[in-house]
Amino acid sequence: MRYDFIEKDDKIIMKDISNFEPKHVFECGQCFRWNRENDGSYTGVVYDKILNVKKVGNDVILSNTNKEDFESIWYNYFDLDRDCDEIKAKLSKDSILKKAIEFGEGIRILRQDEWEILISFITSANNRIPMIKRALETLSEKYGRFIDEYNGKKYYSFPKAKDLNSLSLDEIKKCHTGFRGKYILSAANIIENKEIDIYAIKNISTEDGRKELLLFPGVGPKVADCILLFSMNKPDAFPIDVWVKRVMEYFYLDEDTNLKDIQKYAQDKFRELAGFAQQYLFYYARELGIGKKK
DNA sequence: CGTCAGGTCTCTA
DNA sequence: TAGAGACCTGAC
Repeated sequence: MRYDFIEKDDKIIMKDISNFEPKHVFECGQCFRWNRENDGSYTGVVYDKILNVKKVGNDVILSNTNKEDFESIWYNYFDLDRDCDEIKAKLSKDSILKKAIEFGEGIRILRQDEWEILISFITSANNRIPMIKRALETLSEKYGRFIDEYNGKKYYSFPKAKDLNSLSLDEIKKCHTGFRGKYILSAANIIENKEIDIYAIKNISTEDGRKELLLFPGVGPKVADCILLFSMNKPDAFPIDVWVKRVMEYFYLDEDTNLKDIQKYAQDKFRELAGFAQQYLFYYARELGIGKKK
């Protein structure tokens, strides 16, 4: 294990940890079900577990958990085996990324559930982050499973494909999903009918995985790359949303470069680390409003 | 009241 | 193969 930890009460304390900044991890655009608390910590639901993550000095404290879950779930979920120093060193050779990395120090790419990420990023298309979060929370409250109450709030697991499969389109649209409702429903149908095994895609190449994901209605190149990067451990995927487009054009390319050319440029430049570069650039661009017209 | 948001789909040339 | 429009919805 790359990180030492101690167990105390219902907490796991990772001492003197580097490359783990909760704000940057949970607000770099990869997840929607982690929320900031008044004390600056973050609480989220993963599978059927509720976890709170807080940084205190140089320690990261995971609350409402235990050693068994840390070893079987959280160590993998937070990708704690990753050598972030090596990635940062390689990417820092580029002067722009060097700045983005300093700015987003401690970003980690989570290893999230494939199905949940598929639905989450289908919901993200032409949408706003607060609305995406609301839609996913409503789906969970209505069709997920009640887990527990934690610090006065109720938490629900994300619904499974079989939970959504039998619903009507109207029921899904009542969860604030809008025109994406039909895509969510058909994704549930495709998974339940075993037309596509979403959990097998991580075992094939990034390129083949992308092709497979594009078979889902509502999944285009950007959403497919998000799924590959955020749930299938494919760090060479490079999702291009409006922010990444802006930041790439601002620093590296001409204005109005088409998406395919940006994609090619990024893959050639960042290669197997493109996804990590994307996360740093995205966070940098969005927090500073780089390239935003106005 | 228009505008627009972490894109994708559909239709046209 | 590329480019323009439409698209749920609700905050501003």
